[in-house]
Amino acid sequence: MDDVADAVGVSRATVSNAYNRPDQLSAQLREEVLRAAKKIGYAGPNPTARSLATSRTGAIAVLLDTNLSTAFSDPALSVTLDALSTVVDPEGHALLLLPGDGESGGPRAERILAAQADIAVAYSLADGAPALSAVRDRGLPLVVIDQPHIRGSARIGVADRAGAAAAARHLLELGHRRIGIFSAQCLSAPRGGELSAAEAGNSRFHDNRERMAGYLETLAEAGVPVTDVPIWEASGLSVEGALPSAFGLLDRHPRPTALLCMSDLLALAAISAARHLGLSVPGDLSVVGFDDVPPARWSEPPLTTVRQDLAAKGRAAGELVLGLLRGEKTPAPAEVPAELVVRDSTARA
Amino acid sequence: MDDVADAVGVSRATVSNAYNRPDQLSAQLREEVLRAAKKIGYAGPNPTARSLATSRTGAIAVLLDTNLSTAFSDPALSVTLDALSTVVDPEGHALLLLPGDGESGGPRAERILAAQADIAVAYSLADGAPALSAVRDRGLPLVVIDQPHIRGSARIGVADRAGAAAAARHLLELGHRRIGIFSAQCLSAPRGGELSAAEAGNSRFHDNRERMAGYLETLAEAGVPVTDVPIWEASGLSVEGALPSAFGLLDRHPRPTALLCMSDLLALAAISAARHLGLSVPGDLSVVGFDDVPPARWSEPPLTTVRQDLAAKGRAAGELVLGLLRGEKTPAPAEVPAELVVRDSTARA
DNA sequence: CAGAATGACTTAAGCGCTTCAGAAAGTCCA
DNA sequence: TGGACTTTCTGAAGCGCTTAAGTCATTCTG
Repeated sequence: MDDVADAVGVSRATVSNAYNRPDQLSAQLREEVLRAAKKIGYAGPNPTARSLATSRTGAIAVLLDTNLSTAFSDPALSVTLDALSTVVDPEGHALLLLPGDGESGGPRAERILAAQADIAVAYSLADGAPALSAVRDRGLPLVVIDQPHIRGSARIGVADRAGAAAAARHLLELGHRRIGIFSAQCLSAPRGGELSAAEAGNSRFHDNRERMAGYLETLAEAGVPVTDVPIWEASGLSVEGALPSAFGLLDRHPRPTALLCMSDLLALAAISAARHLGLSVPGDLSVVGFDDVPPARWSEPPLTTVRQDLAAKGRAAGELVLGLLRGEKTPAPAEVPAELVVRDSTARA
Repeated sequence: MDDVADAVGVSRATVSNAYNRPDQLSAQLREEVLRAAKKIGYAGPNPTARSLATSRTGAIAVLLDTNLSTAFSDPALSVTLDALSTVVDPEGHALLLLPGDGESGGPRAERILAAQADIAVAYSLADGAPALSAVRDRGLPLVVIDQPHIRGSARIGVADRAGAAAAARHLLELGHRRIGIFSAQCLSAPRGGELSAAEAGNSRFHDNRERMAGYLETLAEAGVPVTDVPIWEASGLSVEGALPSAFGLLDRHPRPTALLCMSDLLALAAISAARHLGLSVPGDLSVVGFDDVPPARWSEPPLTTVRQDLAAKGRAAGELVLGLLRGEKTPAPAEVPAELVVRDSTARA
């Protein structure tokens, strides 16, 4: 920048103004500065130095629970992050991805401490993930998505419990009584197998707990004893990882006539497993998903599921980010609704 | 940092060393410094200031062609980026996502100029995307994936042409002569419809061109006139966007008996369309994909496709990044192989 | 036509760290 | 016992920018 200034014969401040505050100098001088910069091969202010001076980095740290391919194999994340990115992009913010370390339920604390970002967005991290304390230690503003509310941070979530209850009610109304629950990864050390109700209720993931509670409460109210409800945990977040547990659920005697699945991915895996076993869906088995990701609509059969407006959730998170960055005070925790969408994967018992 | 130094009664340099070069001070003084920092509420060196002093940001800019949900709806990207991330993460590098602007075939140039990153990785951008010149202007090292080689930058690609040729040969050997090509988005202003061979050959995306050439060359050599081969472009990268064109391809008289699809996603869309039309795959229609993404194995029927080792590609890109960051000189362009995987979506004509 | 207002630049003080070249003190060995 | 090393810590010069405050002409006002 000094070189450009010298070349034009002005001060460094003027060159800076040419880039940042065009109203501070005459249009022609600005042109001259820009021309000299181009000639010299100066591509504009160094972003890091600018950040140091302005204490703005233009990046939003996105804290993930898993590695990237697992994270993005869930369309719910893609849609949410895309909506978030679309909101913040015009303001010049980019997303800095911090994948989980595979153990602590989030990225390592030191990654947070070293990340260049103005704010952190945590997406469905495990309760008490060290990454969250690191965010606080650094004094970074925080937006959490699908996690318990943390004092001092903004939160956007989903009506998980109500949605799950609606799914359970739907199956009950269709006359199902032998209902299995297909849970997402839930234990600290996921083993991918049958879970006790206690284990299932103590997942370290907030949305798991809520959905589980919604299912079990509703079933119990209808007189289906919780002890009669088999609960299996998937051993991984991908369809592949889920298949063994899906087979486990369907391999019981008596076999469940319906499955409550904590995500569409799990539901799709369940349908795939059923097909392999020669069971027809929904003839022999009804399946309900959760999320309503795009593939749910195109699956065979189209999936009955609990729809949450993922894009709205992402946009809301984006607005929260922008608000906090503007210095506005932390708004109250918010929730997007969840509603049952009945398609063709469920039928009368 | 000065406050911590004062509290302990040492110089700022010593505090810095406590964090960065523990061998430069006695273990007990280091402990004392760290304790004082904790007490004062100092979370460690400010990342931006550290970056300015070291001229290292710890971030890798990932340049994408589309928005995030489109980008990540392609498992090929997720797998590749995950592998890349897994390689660079232990070295403390995170990924900074720069989505495309929807027009120029990449992110806006100013985003590149303002991004805090040590290096850029471009993933299948359109030829001549302004983002690429911006990278050069800034003097950032560059690794390109699935793009034409750019002087001075590292490149990793796939044997697209050979893979496409193998796919075409497979169909020919099964006796197919009425073969359609289902192309990915290819025009600057994708309209999602039938393409002339000239249009198809001039895609602004390198891998499109290569795959198309591989298909057409092989068909021509076998005596199938290019003019007899219908080529349709998908209008978007998602399954939803692809369906209309899939119907278009299948709505012809005479109907193709086989489809060469430029990606597994397109192949899946084609199978879905065929099902809606009451056609059996592979009975009435053979379908070949490209990429061999995880869902290809679980589809109904499992997909015959061209496998590329996406994880290896991502890892290779990661190694290139690390090498360039270490200051090693740019290695020669490299390619991962592509090989046909025959599953159940193809059969004799 | 004096004094206020405006426009166009410059000065200089940071932003919060890293790191190299010492200085001071302690250790070793012939 | 004194010179050569080590070890441990400090001083100070940056890293490349932004921006509040200030200077100096010019242009308006009444």
